[in-house]
Amino acid sequence: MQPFRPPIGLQLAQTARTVSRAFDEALERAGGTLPVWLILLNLKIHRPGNQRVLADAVGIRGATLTHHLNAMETRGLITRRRDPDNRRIHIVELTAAGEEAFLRLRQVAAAFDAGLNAGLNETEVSALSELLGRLAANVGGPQDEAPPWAGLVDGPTALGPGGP
Amino acid sequence: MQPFRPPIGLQLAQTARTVSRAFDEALERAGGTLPVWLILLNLKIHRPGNQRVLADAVGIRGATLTHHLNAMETRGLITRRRDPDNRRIHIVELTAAGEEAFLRLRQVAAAFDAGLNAGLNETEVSALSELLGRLAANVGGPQDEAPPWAGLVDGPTALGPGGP
DNA sequence: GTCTAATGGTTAGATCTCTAAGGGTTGGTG
DNA sequence: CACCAACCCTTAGAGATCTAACCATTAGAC
Repeated sequence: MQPFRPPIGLQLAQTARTVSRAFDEALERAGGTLPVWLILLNLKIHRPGNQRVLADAVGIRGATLTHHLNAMETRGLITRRRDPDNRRIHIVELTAAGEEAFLRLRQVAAAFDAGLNAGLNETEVSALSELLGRLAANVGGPQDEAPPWAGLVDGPTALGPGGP
Repeated sequence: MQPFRPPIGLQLAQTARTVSRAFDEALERAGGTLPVWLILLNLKIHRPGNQRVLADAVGIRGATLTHHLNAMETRGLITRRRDPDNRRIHIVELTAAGEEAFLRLRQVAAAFDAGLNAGLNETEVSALSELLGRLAANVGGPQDEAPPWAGLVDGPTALGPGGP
Protein backbone atom coordinates (compact mmCIF):
# COMPACT_ATOMS: atom_id res chain seq x y z
CA MET A 1 0.00 0.00 0.00
CA GLN A 2 1.17 3.49 -0.66
CA PRO A 3 1.41 5.56 2.51
CA PHE A 4 -1.14 8.36 2.39
CA ARG A 5 0.31 11.75 3.27
CA PRO A 6 -1.83 14.54 4.70
CA PRO A 7 -1.90 17.92 2.97
CA ILE A 8 1.45 19.52 3.68
CA GLY A 9 -0.24 22.78 4.62
CA LEU A 10 -2.07 21.15 7.50
CA GLN A 11 1.08 19.53 8.78
CA LEU A 12 2.89 22.84 8.47
CA ALA A 13 0.25 24.64 10.52
CA GLN A 14 0.17 21.95 13.17
CA THR A 15 3.93 21.79 13.50
CA ALA A 16 4.23 25.54 13.70
CA ARG A 17 1.61 25.67 16.44
CA THR A 18 3.35 22.97 18.45
CA VAL A 19 6.75 24.60 18.11
CA SER A 20 5.43 28.10 18.76
CA ARG A 21 3.63 27.01 21.91
CA ALA A 22 6.74 25.32 23.23
CA PHE A 23 8.80 28.42 22.47
CA ASP A 24 6.24 30.68 24.09
CA GLU A 25 6.28 28.54 27.22
CA ALA A 26 10.04 28.73 27.39
CA LEU A 27 9.94 32.50 26.98
CA GLU A 28 7.23 32.91 29.60
CA ARG A 29 9.37 31.13 32.13
CA ALA A 30 11.85 33.95 31.54
CA GLY A 31 9.17 36.64 31.75
CA GLY A 32 8.61 37.21 28.06
CA THR A 33 6.46 36.33 25.08
CA LEU A 34 7.17 35.76 21.42
CA PRO A 35 6.14 39.25 20.24
CA VAL A 36 8.05 40.92 23.07
CA TRP A 37 11.13 38.90 22.21
CA LEU A 38 10.92 39.79 18.52
CA ILE A 39 10.41 43.46 19.36
CA LEU A 40 13.43 43.49 21.65
CA LEU A 41 15.49 41.61 19.06
CA ASN A 42 14.65 43.99 16.26
CA LEU A 43 15.16 47.07 18.37
CA LYS A 44 18.56 45.76 19.40
CA ILE A 45 19.97 44.68 16.08
CA HIS A 46 17.95 46.46 13.44
CA ARG A 47 17.16 49.92 14.79
CA PRO A 48 14.02 50.21 12.70
CA GLY A 49 13.32 53.74 11.52
CA ASN A 50 9.68 53.75 12.53
CA GLN A 51 7.00 51.54 14.05
CA ARG A 52 5.65 50.49 10.67
CA VAL A 53 8.94 48.85 9.80
CA LEU A 54 9.14 47.30 13.24
CA ALA A 55 5.62 45.88 12.98
CA ASP A 56 6.42 44.35 9.60
CA ALA A 57 9.59 42.82 10.98
CA VAL A 58 7.72 41.26 13.90
CA GLY A 59 4.94 40.11 11.61
CA ILE A 60 2.07 41.99 13.25
CA ARG A 61 -0.04 45.06 12.39
CA GLY A 62 0.73 48.55 13.52
CA ALA A 63 -2.18 48.62 15.94
CA THR A 64 -1.02 45.42 17.57
CA LEU A 65 2.47 46.79 17.90
CA THR A 66 1.11 49.85 19.70
CA HIS A 67 -0.59 47.49 22.13
CA HIS A 68 2.66 45.67 22.92
CA LEU A 69 4.70 48.84 23.13
CA ASN A 70 2.21 50.27 25.62
CA ALA A 71 2.64 47.20 27.81
CA MET A 72 6.40 47.23 27.44
CA GLU A 73 6.55 50.91 28.28
CA THR A 74 4.45 50.28 31.40
CA ARG A 75 6.83 47.52 32.37
CA GLY A 76 9.76 49.87 31.88
CA LEU A 77 11.40 47.93 29.06
CA ILE A 78 11.28 50.74 26.50
CA THR A 79 10.81 54.48 26.18
CA ARG A 80 9.06 56.38 23.43
CA ARG A 81 9.76 59.96 22.41
CA ARG A 82 9.01 62.06 19.37
CA ASP A 83 11.74 62.49 16.82
CA PRO A 84 12.59 66.23 16.91
CA ASP A 85 13.41 66.13 13.20
CA ASN A 86 10.10 64.51 12.25
CA ARG A 87 7.49 64.73 14.96
CA ARG A 88 5.34 62.09 13.29
CA ILE A 89 7.84 59.43 14.30
CA HIS A 90 7.99 57.93 17.77
CA ILE A 91 11.52 56.79 18.49
CA VAL A 92 11.49 53.57 20.50
CA GLU A 93 14.50 52.82 22.67
CA LEU A 94 15.47 50.10 25.09
CA THR A 95 15.90 50.99 28.76
CA ALA A 96 18.43 49.28 31.00
CA ALA A 97 15.69 46.87 32.06
CA GLY A 98 14.95 46.28 28.38
CA GLU A 99 18.57 45.41 27.74
CA GLU A 100 18.48 42.94 30.61
CA ALA A 101 15.30 41.36 29.31
CA PHE A 102 16.87 41.08 25.87
CA LEU A 103 19.88 39.24 27.25
CA ARG A 104 17.72 36.91 29.30
CA LEU A 105 15.40 36.07 26.42
CA ARG A 106 18.28 35.71 24.00
CA GLN A 107 19.67 32.95 26.14
CA VAL A 108 16.31 31.19 26.21
CA ALA A 109 15.91 31.56 22.45
CA ALA A 110 19.38 30.20 21.77
CA ALA A 111 18.81 27.19 24.01
CA PHE A 112 15.43 26.52 22.43
CA ASP A 113 16.86 26.73 18.94
CA ALA A 114 19.60 24.29 19.84
CA GLY A 115 17.01 21.81 21.12
CA LEU A 116 14.83 22.31 18.10
CA ASN A 117 17.68 21.49 15.75
CA ALA A 118 18.77 18.44 17.69
CA GLY A 119 19.49 15.53 15.43
CA LEU A 120 19.37 17.61 12.27
CA ASN A 121 22.55 18.22 10.35
CA GLU A 122 23.46 21.28 8.35
CA THR A 123 22.22 19.84 5.08
CA GLU A 124 18.82 18.97 6.48
CA VAL A 125 18.22 22.34 8.09
CA SER A 126 19.28 24.03 4.90
CA ALA A 127 16.91 21.90 2.83
CA LEU A 128 14.06 22.57 5.25
CA SER A 129 14.68 26.29 5.07
CA GLU A 130 14.70 26.24 1.31
CA LEU A 131 11.49 24.23 1.07
CA LEU A 132 9.70 26.53 3.50
CA GLY A 133 10.74 29.46 1.37
CA ARG A 134 9.23 27.83 -1.69
CA LEU A 135 5.94 27.17 0.07
CA ALA A 136 5.71 30.82 1.08
CA ALA A 137 6.49 31.87 -2.48
CA ASN A 138 3.78 29.57 -3.81
CA VAL A 139 1.06 31.38 -1.92
CA GLY A 140 2.31 34.79 -2.98
CA GLY A 141 4.34 35.35 0.13
CA PRO A 142 6.39 38.48 0.59
CA GLN A 143 9.46 37.56 -1.42
CA ASP A 144 11.03 40.99 -1.44
CA GLU A 145 10.10 42.07 2.06
CA ALA A 146 12.61 41.82 4.84
CA PRO A 147 11.86 38.96 7.21
CA PRO A 148 12.04 39.51 10.98
CA TRP A 149 15.59 38.28 11.13
CA ALA A 150 16.93 40.36 8.27
CA GLY A 151 18.97 42.43 10.67
CA LEU A 152 20.66 39.34 11.99
CA VAL A 153 22.88 39.35 8.97
CA ASP A 154 24.52 42.48 10.31
CA GLY A 155 25.09 40.99 13.72
CA PRO A 156 25.05 37.22 13.82
CA THR A 157 26.64 37.20 17.26
CA ALA A 158 23.49 38.74 18.66
CA LEU A 159 22.04 35.25 18.88
CA GLY A 160 25.12 33.38 19.96
CA PRO A 161 25.01 32.07 23.52
CA GLY A 162 28.48 33.44 24.15
CA GLY A 163 27.85 36.82 22.59
CA PRO A 164 29.68 40.04 23.38
CA MET B 1 31.06 35.27 3.30
CA GLN B 2 29.15 32.46 4.86
CA PRO B 3 25.40 32.91 4.42
CA PHE B 4 23.80 33.41 7.83
CA ARG B 5 20.61 31.45 8.32
CA PRO B 6 17.90 32.65 10.69
CA PRO B 7 16.66 30.35 13.44
CA ILE B 8 14.59 27.70 11.72
CA GLY B 9 11.84 28.13 14.31
CA LEU B 10 11.28 31.73 13.29
CA GLN B 11 11.14 30.85 9.63
CA LEU B 12 8.73 28.05 10.41
CA ALA B 13 6.40 30.37 12.29
CA GLN B 14 6.54 33.02 9.60
CA THR B 15 5.92 30.58 6.78
CA ALA B 16 3.05 28.97 8.63
CA ARG B 17 1.45 32.35 9.20
CA THR B 18 1.78 33.32 5.55
CA VAL B 19 0.37 30.02 4.31
CA SER B 20 -2.42 29.93 6.90
CA ARG B 21 -3.53 33.44 6.05
CA ALA B 22 -3.65 32.61 2.37
CA PHE B 23 -5.62 29.44 3.08
CA ASP B 24 -8.02 31.29 5.36
CA GLU B 25 -8.64 33.88 2.66
CA ALA B 26 -9.42 31.16 0.15
CA LEU B 27 -11.82 29.50 2.58
CA GLU B 28 -13.54 32.75 3.44
CA ARG B 29 -14.30 33.32 -0.21
CA ALA B 30 -16.26 30.06 0.02
CA GLY B 31 -17.96 31.05 3.27
CA GLY B 32 -15.75 29.16 5.69
CA THR B 33 -12.77 29.43 8.00
CA LEU B 34 -9.93 27.09 8.88
CA PRO B 35 -11.46 25.80 12.15
CA VAL B 36 -14.85 25.32 10.52
CA TRP B 37 -13.25 23.38 7.67
CA LEU B 38 -11.31 21.14 10.04
CA ILE B 39 -14.41 20.51 12.12
CA LEU B 40 -16.43 19.57 9.05
CA LEU B 41 -13.60 17.39 7.77
CA ASN B 42 -13.24 15.50 11.01
CA LEU B 43 -16.97 15.06 11.49
CA LYS B 44 -17.20 13.67 7.98
CA ILE B 45 -14.32 11.24 7.93
CA HIS B 46 -13.48 10.52 11.52
CA ARG B 47 -16.75 10.48 13.46
CA PRO B 48 -15.08 11.51 16.70
CA GLY B 49 -16.65 9.95 19.77
CA ASN B 50 -16.85 13.16 21.75
CA GLN B 51 -15.97 16.84 21.58
CA ARG B 52 -12.69 16.35 23.41
CA VAL B 53 -11.41 14.11 20.63
CA LEU B 54 -12.73 16.51 18.03
CA ALA B 55 -11.04 19.49 19.68
CA ASP B 56 -7.72 17.64 19.78
CA ALA B 57 -8.06 16.72 16.14
CA VAL B 58 -8.71 20.31 15.14
CA GLY B 59 -5.92 21.52 17.39
CA ILE B 60 -7.97 23.77 19.66
CA ARG B 61 -9.24 23.61 23.24
CA GLY B 62 -12.60 22.32 24.27
CA ALA B 63 -13.89 25.75 25.15
CA THR B 64 -12.94 27.10 21.75
CA LEU B 65 -14.63 24.18 20.05
CA THR B 66 -17.85 24.97 21.95
CA HIS B 67 -17.63 28.48 20.56
CA HIS B 68 -17.35 27.26 16.97
CA LEU B 69 -20.02 24.61 17.37
CA ASN B 70 -22.42 27.25 18.71
CA ALA B 71 -21.84 29.36 15.64
CA MET B 72 -22.11 26.39 13.29
CA GLU B 73 -25.33 25.27 14.96
CA THR B 74 -26.75 28.78 14.55
CA ARG B 75 -25.79 28.70 10.90
CA GLY B 76 -27.53 25.35 10.54
CA LEU B 77 -24.42 23.37 9.62
CA ILE B 78 -24.60 20.92 12.50
CA THR B 79 -26.96 19.58 15.15
CA ARG B 80 -26.16 18.57 18.73
CA ARG B 81 -28.08 16.04 20.79
CA ARG B 82 -27.39 14.06 23.93
CA ASP B 83 -26.27 10.47 23.54
CA PRO B 84 -29.05 8.38 25.14
CA ASP B 85 -26.49 5.79 26.25
CA ASN B 86 -24.27 8.37 27.94
CA ARG B 87 -25.99 11.64 28.57
CA ARG B 88 -22.70 13.44 29.20
CA ILE B 89 -21.86 13.19 25.53
CA HIS B 90 -23.20 15.61 22.94
CA ILE B 91 -23.37 13.89 19.57
CA VAL B 92 -22.49 16.30 16.79
CA GLU B 93 -23.87 15.61 13.32
CA LEU B 94 -23.76 17.32 9.96
CA THR B 95 -26.99 18.68 8.49
CA ALA B 96 -27.67 18.77 4.77
CA ALA B 97 -26.33 22.32 4.72
CA GLY B 98 -23.27 21.07 6.56
CA GLU B 99 -22.69 18.43 3.91
CA GLU B 100 -22.92 21.07 1.22
CA ALA B 101 -20.47 23.30 3.03
CA PHE B 102 -18.11 20.37 3.38
CA LEU B 103 -18.17 19.70 -0.36
CA ARG B 104 -17.64 23.35 -1.18
CA LEU B 105 -14.72 23.77 1.21
CA ARG B 106 -13.19 20.47 0.16
CA GLN B 107 -12.89 21.78 -3.35
CA VAL B 108 -11.22 24.97 -2.12
CA ALA B 109 -8.85 22.99 0.09
CA ALA B 110 -7.87 20.66 -2.72
CA ALA B 111 -7.20 23.54 -5.10
CA PHE B 112 -5.17 25.38 -2.48
CA ASP B 113 -3.11 22.30 -1.72
CA ALA B 114 -2.35 21.83 -5.40
CA GLY B 115 -1.12 25.41 -5.65
CA LEU B 116 0.90 25.09 -2.47
CA ASN B 117 2.71 22.04 -3.80
CA ALA B 118 3.42 23.60 -7.17
CA GLY B 119 6.96 22.98 -8.29
CA LEU B 120 7.68 20.45 -5.55
CA ASN B 121 8.13 16.85 -6.51
CA GLU B 122 7.19 13.80 -4.47
CA THR B 123 10.63 13.43 -2.91
CA GLU B 124 10.73 17.02 -1.75
CA VAL B 125 7.31 17.00 -0.16
CA SER B 126 8.12 13.75 1.54
CA ALA B 127 11.38 15.15 2.90
CA LEU B 128 9.63 18.29 4.12
CA SER B 129 6.99 16.25 5.88
CA GLU B 130 9.59 14.11 7.57
CA LEU B 131 11.63 17.10 8.74
CA LEU B 132 8.56 18.84 10.14
CA GLY B 133 7.77 15.69 12.07
CA ARG B 134 11.21 15.70 13.60
CA LEU B 135 10.93 19.33 14.66
CA ALA B 136 7.64 18.59 16.41
CA ALA B 137 9.19 15.59 18.11
CA ASN B 138 12.14 17.71 19.27
CA VAL B 139 9.91 20.02 21.29
CA GLY B 140 8.02 17.16 22.87
CA GLY B 141 5.21 17.25 20.38
CA PRO B 142 2.41 14.73 20.48
CA GLN B 143 4.15 11.81 18.82
CA ASP B 144 1.55 9.22 19.64
CA GLU B 145 -1.54 11.35 19.32
CA ALA B 146 -3.58 11.23 16.18
CA PRO B 147 -3.10 14.30 14.00
CA PRO B 148 -6.15 16.04 12.49
CA TRP B 149 -5.81 14.14 9.26
CA ALA B 150 -5.46 10.68 10.81
CA GLY B 151 -8.88 9.71 9.58
CA LEU B 152 -7.88 10.49 6.03
CA VAL B 153 -6.07 7.18 5.94
CA ASP B 154 -9.43 5.47 6.06
CA GLY B 155 -10.86 7.52 3.26
CA PRO B 156 -8.28 9.17 1.04
CA THR B 157 -10.86 9.94 -1.58
CA ALA B 158 -12.52 12.34 0.80
CA LEU B 159 -10.03 14.96 -0.32
CA GLY B 160 -9.83 14.15 -3.97
CA PRO B 161 -11.30 16.82 -6.23
CA GLY B 162 -13.18 14.18 -8.12
CA GLY B 163 -14.44 12.31 -5.10
CA PRO B 164 -17.56 10.18 -4.89
C1' DG C 1 -28.18 3.67 48.62
C1' DT C 2 -24.95 7.40 49.26
C1' DC C 3 -20.29 9.54 48.70
C1' DT C 4 -16.56 10.64 46.00
C1' DA C 5 -13.83 11.00 42.00
C1' DA C 6 -13.62 11.23 37.16
C1' DT C 7 -15.59 12.62 32.75
C1' DG C 8 -17.96 15.74 29.18
C1' DG C 9 -19.31 20.15 28.15
C1' DT C 10 -20.33 24.99 28.94
C1' DT C 11 -19.63 29.60 30.73
C1' DA C 12 -16.88 33.67 32.36
C1' DG C 13 -13.08 36.58 32.02
C1' DA C 14 -8.66 37.73 30.11
C1' DT C 15 -5.40 38.16 26.25
C1' DC C 16 -3.95 38.76 21.57
C1' DT C 17 -4.89 40.02 17.08
C1' DC C 18 -7.23 42.32 13.45
C1' DT C 19 -9.78 46.17 10.67
C1' DA C 20 -11.60 50.77 10.55
C1' DA C 21 -11.60 55.28 11.93
C1' DG C 22 -9.37 59.33 13.93
C1' DG C 23 -5.66 62.84 15.40
C1' DG C 24 -1.37 64.95 14.64
C1' DT C 25 2.52 66.12 11.36
C1' DT C 26 4.71 66.99 7.01
C1' DG C 27 5.38 68.40 2.26
C1' DG C 28 3.72 69.86 -2.08
C1' DT C 29 0.55 73.09 -4.83
C1' DG C 30 -2.01 76.91 -5.90
C1' DC D 1 -0.57 81.67 3.22
C1' DA D 2 -4.31 78.05 2.66
C1' DC D 3 -5.30 73.70 1.26
C1' DC D 4 -4.80 68.82 0.53
C1' DA D 5 -2.80 64.44 0.14
C1' DA D 6 0.29 61.35 2.30
C1' DC D 7 2.35 59.52 6.33
C1' DC D 8 2.83 57.83 11.33
C1' DC D 9 0.73 56.41 15.15
C1' DT D 10 -3.19 55.67 18.41
C1' DT D 11 -7.82 54.49 19.73
C1' DA D 12 -12.18 51.86 19.38
C1' DG D 13 -14.60 47.82 18.58
C1' DA D 14 -14.91 43.08 17.15
C1' DG D 15 -13.37 38.18 16.75
C1' DA D 16 -10.68 34.14 18.09
C1' DT D 17 -8.35 31.68 21.50
C1' DC D 18 -6.94 30.44 26.04
C1' DT D 19 -7.32 29.17 31.22
C1' DA D 20 -10.09 28.57 35.25
C1' DA D 21 -14.23 27.74 37.30
C1' DC D 22 -18.58 25.73 36.94
C1' DC D 23 -22.88 22.37 36.04
C1' DA D 24 -24.36 17.73 34.73
C1' DT D 25 -23.63 12.91 34.40
C1' DT D 26 -21.42 8.57 35.24
C1' DA D 27 -18.71 4.94 37.61
C1' DG D 28 -16.64 2.99 41.54
C1' DA D 29 -16.18 2.42 46.74
C1' DC D 30 -18.12 1.65 50.92
